Amino acid sequence: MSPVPTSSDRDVVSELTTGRLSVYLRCLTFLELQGQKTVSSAELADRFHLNSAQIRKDLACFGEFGTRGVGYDVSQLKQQLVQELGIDRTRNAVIIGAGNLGMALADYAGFNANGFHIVALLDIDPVKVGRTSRQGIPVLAYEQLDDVVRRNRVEIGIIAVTATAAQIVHDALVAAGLRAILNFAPVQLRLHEGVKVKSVDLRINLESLSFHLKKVEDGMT
Amino acid sequence: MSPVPTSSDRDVVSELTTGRLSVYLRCLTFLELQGQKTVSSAELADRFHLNSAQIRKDLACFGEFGTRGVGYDVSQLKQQLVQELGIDRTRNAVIIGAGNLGMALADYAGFNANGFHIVALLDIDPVKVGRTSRQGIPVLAYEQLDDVVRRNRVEIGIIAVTATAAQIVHDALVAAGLRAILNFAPVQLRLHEGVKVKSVDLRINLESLSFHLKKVEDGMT
DNA sequence: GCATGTGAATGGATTCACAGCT
DNA sequence: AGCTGTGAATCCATTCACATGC
Repeated sequence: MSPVPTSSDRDVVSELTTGRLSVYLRCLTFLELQGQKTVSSAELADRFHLNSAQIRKDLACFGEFGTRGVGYDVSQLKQQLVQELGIDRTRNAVIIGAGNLGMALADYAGFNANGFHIVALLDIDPVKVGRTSRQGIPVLAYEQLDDVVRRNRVEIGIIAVTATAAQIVHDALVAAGLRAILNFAPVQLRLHEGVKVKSVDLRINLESLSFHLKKVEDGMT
Repeated sequence: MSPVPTSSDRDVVSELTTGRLSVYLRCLTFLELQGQKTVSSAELADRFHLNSAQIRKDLACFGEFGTRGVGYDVSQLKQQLVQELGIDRTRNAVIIGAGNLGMALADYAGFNANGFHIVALLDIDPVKVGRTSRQGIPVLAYEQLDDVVRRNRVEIGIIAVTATAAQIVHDALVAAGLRAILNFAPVQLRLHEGVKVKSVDLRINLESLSFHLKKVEDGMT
C-alpha cells in the first residue's frame, strides 16, 4: 500500500510466531544450562521436535542473529528473545478470584520468576480477604483494584472467577488501565480495542481429548 | 488417492474446528437455559462474537442440522454436539502431581461435570499420599497408576508435575494404556503415535502478553 | 562446506457470495 | 423472504529450496 516502510512492518509478528519465540527461549535456556555455546536451527529442530525453516523464519523477524556456516550464539540469542518478549524487566500482575484456581496460580512457579511477579489476589468474599496463599501472596478486597494496580504498577490482570463474573471483571481491569489480560473463565469475552486478552479454556482442552477418544472408539483412528 | 470414499473423509476435522465446537456447545447451553428454541448462525455470530460462515462450515462437518429459512434447533444441535464431542457419557481422568496446580485442577468445576470425572490424584511424595483435595478427591501413590487406571476405567491423564518429570510421566501414562493426555508442564513432549496430547502452557500465555505490552511501550500499537 | 535468511511454492483455514431449500 | 450449505476466492502459515555470506 504505502510506498514508505511503516512501523507496522515489524508489527506483523503473528500470535503463533510469538508463542514459538517462548518455546525457543525455553530451549535456549536449557542449552545454556548445559553449557552449549552455539546451536544451529537444524539442531534445535532435532532436539526439540520443531521445524528448522520455521525457526529461522521466526527468528528473522527481529533481525539477523545467526552466523552463516555456524549457527546461533546460544546466550546472545536467548538474551535477544528475552528482550523481544519484553521480559527483561519484571512485570507485575494481579489475580482476580481467590478460589482454588486463583490460589494455585498465585503460587505457580512460572508466574513468579523470570520477568513476572504476582502482587496480590483480589476477591469480593470478605471471608477470604486478609488470608494469603501458601507462598504468602495476600488476598485483598476486590474494591481496592484501582489502588492496587496504581500503587504496584500492575500491568497484567489474571481472571480466575466464574464465567458469570468474568466480563464484569474484565471490564473493570480495562478501566483500571490494564492492557494485558489472561482469562481462565470459560466465556467468549467482549474485547476492547488495544487490550490483549489470552484465554485459557481448560474445558475446551478436555473436550478436544474426548473428541479424539470418540474417534478412536468409532474406528476412525 | 483412493477412488472410494474412506472413513477418513469425516476424519478431517481440524483441531481448530474441534475447539470451536466446544464453544458452540457452550453458547447453545446458554441459549437453551434462556429458553430459546431456535437460533441462526448469524445470531450466534452476533451474540458470541463469532463468524457466521465459519459456524455453518464447522457444523456442516457432521451433516445437515439446520433448516433453511429458519436456523438450528437449539436443543437438538446441542445434543448433537455433545454426541460428536463424545461427552454423552462420562470419561474418567487421573491427575499426576498433587501440588498446587494438581489440587486446584482436581476441584475445578469444569473437570467434574458434564462428561468428565477426576478419579484421583497420584503423587510420588509419601507425605501427600492419603490426603484428599478440598472436594475429597484422594491422593494415591504414583506406583498404583496401572491399577487405578484399570480399576476405574480411566481414559484421560492430566500431567501436573514439574517440567523435568513430565516426559517420564507421559510415557508411563501411555504405557498404562491412556490415549488422551492433558499436559500442564512447560516442555516439548516427545509424542507417541495414536496418543492425543494437548498442552496448556501458562508461561507462554504470560510471555505473549508481555510481548504485547512491549509493543505498546515501543509505540507499535 | 555449511548454515543462515528468504523468495517461491504449497497447504490450510477463513471469508465471501450465492445457489438451493423451506 | 430468509437462512443453510458450499464452491470459489482470499488470506495466512508452513515448508521447500537455494542464493548468500561466513
